[in-house]
Amino acid sequence: MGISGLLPALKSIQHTKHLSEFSGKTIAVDGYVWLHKGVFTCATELATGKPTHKYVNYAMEKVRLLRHHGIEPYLVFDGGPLPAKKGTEVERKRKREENLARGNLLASQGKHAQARDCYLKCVDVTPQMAFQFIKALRAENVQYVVAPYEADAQLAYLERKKIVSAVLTEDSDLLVFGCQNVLLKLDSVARTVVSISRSDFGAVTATANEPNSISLVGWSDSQFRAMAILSGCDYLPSISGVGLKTACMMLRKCKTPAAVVRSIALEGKKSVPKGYMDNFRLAESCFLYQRVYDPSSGRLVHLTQVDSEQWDEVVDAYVGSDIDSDIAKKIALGDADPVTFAPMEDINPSFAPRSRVLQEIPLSAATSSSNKSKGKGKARATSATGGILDFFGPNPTIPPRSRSPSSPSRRPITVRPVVGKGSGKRRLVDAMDQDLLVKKKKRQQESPKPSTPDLTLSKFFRKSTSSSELRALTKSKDPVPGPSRLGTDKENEYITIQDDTDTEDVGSNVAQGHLDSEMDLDIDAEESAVQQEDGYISPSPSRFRDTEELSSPPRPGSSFETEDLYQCDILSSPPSVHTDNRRLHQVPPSLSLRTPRSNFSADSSVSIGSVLVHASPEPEDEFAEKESIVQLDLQHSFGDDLKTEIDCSADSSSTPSPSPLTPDDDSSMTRQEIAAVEGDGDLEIVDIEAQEMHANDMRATAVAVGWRERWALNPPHAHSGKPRPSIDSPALKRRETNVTPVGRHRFGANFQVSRVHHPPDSAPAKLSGPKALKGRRSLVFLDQSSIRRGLD
DNA sequence: ATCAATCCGTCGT
DNA sequence: CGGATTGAT
Repeated sequence: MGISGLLPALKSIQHTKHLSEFSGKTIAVDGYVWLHKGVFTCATELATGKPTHKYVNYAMEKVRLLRHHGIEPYLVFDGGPLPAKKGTEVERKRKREENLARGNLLASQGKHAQARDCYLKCVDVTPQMAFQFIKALRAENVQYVVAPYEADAQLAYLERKKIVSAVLTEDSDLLVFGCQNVLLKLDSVARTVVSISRSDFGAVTATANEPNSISLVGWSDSQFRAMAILSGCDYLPSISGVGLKTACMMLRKCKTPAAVVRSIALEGKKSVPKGYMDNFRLAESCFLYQRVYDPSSGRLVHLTQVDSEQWDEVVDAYVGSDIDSDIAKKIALGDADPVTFAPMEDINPSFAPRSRVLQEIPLSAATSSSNKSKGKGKARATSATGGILDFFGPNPTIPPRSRSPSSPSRRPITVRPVVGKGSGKRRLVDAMDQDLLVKKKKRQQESPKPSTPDLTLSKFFRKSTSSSELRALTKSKDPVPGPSRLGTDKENEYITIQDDTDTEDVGSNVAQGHLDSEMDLDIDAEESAVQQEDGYISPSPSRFRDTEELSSPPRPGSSFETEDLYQCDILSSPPSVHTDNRRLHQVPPSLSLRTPRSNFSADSSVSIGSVLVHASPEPEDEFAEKESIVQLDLQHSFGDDLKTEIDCSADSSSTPSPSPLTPDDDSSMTRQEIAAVEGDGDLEIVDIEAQEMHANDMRATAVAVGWRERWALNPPHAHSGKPRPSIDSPALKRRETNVTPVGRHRFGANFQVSRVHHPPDSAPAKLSGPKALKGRRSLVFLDQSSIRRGLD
């Protein structure tokens, strides 16, 4: 939910800015946002288990859009569940399953349109899907990191460390995390974002007529944060009846949150949950000290330095427990599941975005031209460059020698290509695209079966394909495969299409050169004139420029050596590199090469087609089997993993006694925590609805305790002596990730299309508390293969 | 007037 | 997720 009402309240300091204004800057992006939206492009495929990577394409388009405008994106993904977020996913999950079932029913009736609507409501983003995105990011040398816990905290950290200069997200929480520059609402057509700067807070004043208006003049970060928490945040529901406005006003009066709460309690009109202030402090700790991944040291650190005082184990666990550096790195790279710590599963091995490394070679010539253009960038470009250098500067860990590629390559970005999109350029681009399209079609006619693996081998010189070109190609192919061939064809086509363009290299390069010069002209000439018409041009052309040198670097040799071109990982990260770690945030090396994941790649290389087979559901008894399995899962989850969640979500109303939920073992920890949480010395509130208070209290306690038990006291990696495989209850976690508080789960490729009815909701129903916070993700599909495995 | 709960769109054609 | 709307207090 973020902080509801905050964004409207900050309307007066929201400025719409053109992307070009951020040229030369590195901007951290909440990857979840794009993935989630991208899911809308292929909800049906996802829901029916058809392999797809359209959502990746969508997200990559955004990446290229930013790069087109000289912005270097730095993608950040959500990691594991934070105890503080007691998302009762149960309710949501139930709805998803419902929608899935309905969708399947409608689909079986031929009502595909309606079915899709249902599918839309039941799809969610999983870490495995994020990994697909990551594969593409690697291929294009885009920086990224998977947060150990919440992306929001990680985003804030990157900005705090000056690794990025702004954060692009959709969540108002970032401001509470202390971000200085938050960007919202990326408009791909207008090429604008809405910017909110912390420095403008002082300009937020209460105006009489505005519906939501608050005054932030003279407020410190701490006060602002207090207001946000009091008004209700993801970590702590607000005192009922208290919203942003009252929180703001009371805080202005009382100065400190404790005083506010005391005041509210004394007033007696609103009921203050027992232990609210303690929970308040925990929530505050999450905003201040949540653990994040530090790319330079390869370890987890606190968002801000903790002060030794007032720091105890409760808080420590609440803000996310520490994770062994080795695992933390793997998680950060996307090679380990942030929830289970198990090696990341590649749910779509056939999707192997090509590395740009290959392309760069031919581009070397182009580099010079781009450099030239850079020169043209002039003063502005210079400053931009400074920004970039800034970015790279602070990172000491970057081995000077290793991938010089990225930094130098990025420099060209400073050209500020973007702005100008003179008609000339546009025409040129269009012409090029058309040309390519024509050729492509021709080629297709010549060789209608591009999907054969052989073709994919010929990708060497493929010039980067413009997105528009890609689109065109995609379109052209659409007619080809019917529903019968499903995803695989597309997957293959993705690859082959690019290959098809290979022959275009020369032409493309040439065109590129023209483009560059055109761009320069545009830049010089009409910077302001621009905007929209260009909006329809694919950003990719510029991307060439941006990425070309970019990628050019490393060891071309190695990439060519690799015989298996399908393995993008190999391509994107030269095997010879063992210097990876430091470079994490730069060009994530793929550990995958040596990790278990290689299995998958092997598969893919064997045959792309086989993947399809893989995906196809087995007809037989899957039905019965599945149902029983589902039940099994739920039982397990609720009985086990869900325990913590149950506790939290739980019943603010029902269970008055704490015991049932909290792990029975009264570890000293448990006691401690309970005591800590319950000890609300400062507010001696009247005995208001003791029940409710108790319930809330219980919930919070349970969260802390349960979480601590699972993640802090017995962190999965604790068992790392051995293979860090799946923790305690491997099977369970593997397939039922929705068990986790945040609701991560495994994405299943095999979803049977026939009707499915959701599992008995006996347990779940009870669990869902009335005040369930909306979790972010939940399990939607059942992965038959996983389930099967689990049974085994 | 303020807050809380609900529904809706997000893509792309 | 934010946003808009409606309903309850």
